[in-house]
Amino acid sequence: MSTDDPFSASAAGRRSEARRPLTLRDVSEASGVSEMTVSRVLRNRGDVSAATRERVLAAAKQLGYVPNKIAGALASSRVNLVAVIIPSLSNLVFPEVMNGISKVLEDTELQPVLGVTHYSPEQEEKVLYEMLSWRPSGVIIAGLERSEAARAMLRNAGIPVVEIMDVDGEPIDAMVGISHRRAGRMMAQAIVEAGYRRIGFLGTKMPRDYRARKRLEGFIEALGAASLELADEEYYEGSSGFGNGREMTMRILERTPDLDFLYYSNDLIGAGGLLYCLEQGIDIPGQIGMAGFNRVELLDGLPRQLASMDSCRQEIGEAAARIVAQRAGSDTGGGERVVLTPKLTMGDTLLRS
Amino acid sequence: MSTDDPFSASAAGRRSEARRPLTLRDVSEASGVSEMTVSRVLRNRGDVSAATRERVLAAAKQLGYVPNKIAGALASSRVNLVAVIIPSLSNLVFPEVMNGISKVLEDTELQPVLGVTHYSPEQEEKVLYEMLSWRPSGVIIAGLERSEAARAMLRNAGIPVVEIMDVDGEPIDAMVGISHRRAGRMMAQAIVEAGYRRIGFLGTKMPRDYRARKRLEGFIEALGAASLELADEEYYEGSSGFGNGREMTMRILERTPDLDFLYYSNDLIGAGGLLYCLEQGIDIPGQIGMAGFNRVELLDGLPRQLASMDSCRQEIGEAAARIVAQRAGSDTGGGERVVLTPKLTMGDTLLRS
DNA sequence: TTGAAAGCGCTAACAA
DNA sequence: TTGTTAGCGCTTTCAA
Repeated sequence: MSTDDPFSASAAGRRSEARRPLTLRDVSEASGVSEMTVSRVLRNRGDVSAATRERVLAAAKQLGYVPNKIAGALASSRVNLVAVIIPSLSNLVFPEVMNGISKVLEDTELQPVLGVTHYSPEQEEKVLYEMLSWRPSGVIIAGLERSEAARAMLRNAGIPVVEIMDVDGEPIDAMVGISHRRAGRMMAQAIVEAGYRRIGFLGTKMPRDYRARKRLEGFIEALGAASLELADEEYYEGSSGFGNGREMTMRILERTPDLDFLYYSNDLIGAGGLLYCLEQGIDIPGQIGMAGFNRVELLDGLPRQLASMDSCRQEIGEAAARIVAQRAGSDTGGGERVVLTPKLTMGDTLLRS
Repeated sequence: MSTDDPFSASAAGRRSEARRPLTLRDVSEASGVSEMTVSRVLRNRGDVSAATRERVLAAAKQLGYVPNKIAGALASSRVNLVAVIIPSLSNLVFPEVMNGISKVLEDTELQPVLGVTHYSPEQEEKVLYEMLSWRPSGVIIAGLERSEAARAMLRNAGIPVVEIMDVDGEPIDAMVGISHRRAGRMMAQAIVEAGYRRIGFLGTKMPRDYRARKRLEGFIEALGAASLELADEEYYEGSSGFGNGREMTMRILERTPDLDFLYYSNDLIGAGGLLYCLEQGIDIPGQIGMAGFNRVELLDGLPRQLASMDSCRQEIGEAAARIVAQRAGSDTGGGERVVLTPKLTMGDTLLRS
């Protein structure tokens, strides 16, 4: 309490005028041990006597030394970073993928580093270039659709590349995900089996959301197999939320009042639609059935549980991270394919056949 | 179409057996220009004749060269990375902060790199150490509470450090956020003014969520000023969602049926509670008033708009990024303080006085 | 406008 | 168990 700065006496040192970051040399001098030995201690490598180890550790802590990984990486040509490239953080889906990745990588030396593309191919190229220039140990990247330049960069990087979320297409290297086309088909089949016939689709206007498009394609295909087609469609521009779901639903039902099923491209707009229909006194799922996609857990607790389909987000993240971790270790493998199967949840908004 | 690999003729090169990553030297040899000049072209530095510039660019593209930032950073001791350290991605709040940061940094050379602590001080120390060892140009980190070791690292790093979200405490360097204590007080005052007297609090059991705690402290303080105290409290462990909100609300109302206001620590559990109460036929906001926190936009479209308080997430991200960008450029400044004012939204669940 | 030399801070490889 | 030497791929600085 008598010092001018209560922190100045902390173990991490009294270098408030700290300018030049500390180097191994500083620790070496402070401990009277060679730089090399200091390096060994700090990396737990090789045999170092307990005594010197103590001395070095004490000196490093006392000075507040933080190693310079830039120099370390250059010297060893090893970088413990894994580039994770996703289209958006707002989508709820991607944070969960990220959690799966983190969970697996926590048990390894590897560290995920995040890049966001905002669904733009140009941004994707830029982010990729930026991240690859740090020579990461692997890349986990959402989707299979990308520019030829991006493909070339990934192919030339000489590191494991795992494309995630989607398996409808040809990967550059490894691939982990679900078939969105199949997910669309499965949902359509369940709806048709339940007896619905006048089916409307509601989605957000995102030309670059290939996975949503594939689901819709699969959906339409399976309807076709039952000699049905979409009775109406409604699209919204902007972010997904209850408000949009509500408005889209209002519009589509005004335009086509005899719809008996509403298929939403995600649970959030589906939930908005559900709330709207319930308010209107519509019998759900008797008069109109509804379904979304993603199986968003935070929505459990709506007046009715929305029918949906699990997109295996966390598992996808975990599997992708495992592939990278595995290969970073052994330097063998390549071209892994993990195809997960989405689970249909009927909830309370889809009649049972 | 006659080649064995449709991609092999792409501009980015035919090095399918790529092992050793390309270096400046490779580009130098391919273009017949010194490494130094190649470096200058690739960085748009110094005077280079249009002719050589062309040649170099063509060679680099043709080979698919991606610069090695590790070497570049070591040589120039400049790193265009900004470490962003947050407790969680699942919280909805942090992706928005991140968006604010990205938006501002997109106009600069700087790149955000994300680290997640899961509300654990140990994890925070680890992530911080890891990120600082890459010598970033700045750190943006959530909250003001951290271990002495973490503080020391940040103080010694010699780079701009912006602590965000909260301003109730002493920052290490710069600080951007709102006063959660004040936010709690403001909400309590609005509730008391509206005439509610039997007030219950519902929150998630997160001892490390200091901001939620400060809001509650401010809330209780302002109730005290009106000679009131909390009539009941209910806590839930786990993730925030409608389901938890619903169950907590059921429990607290069973235990204390005469409550006339429910204050939730966030909008998600608040929304669950709102749906529950409406189903029970409770008059909202006549019999019971309700409020949450964060002003989550995706919830606009609930049967009633939940009273809430904006936490200025995007603005916080933007302001923090501006501070880092500014200082990375000019090397002056320090100790900036930006205190934002949360806006109260009465919505439909808080009577107007 | 271009090139040559030195060195950023660390680690691999070898020597003592 | 510890130390020495060389060099990772770039950029800075200086010379041509």
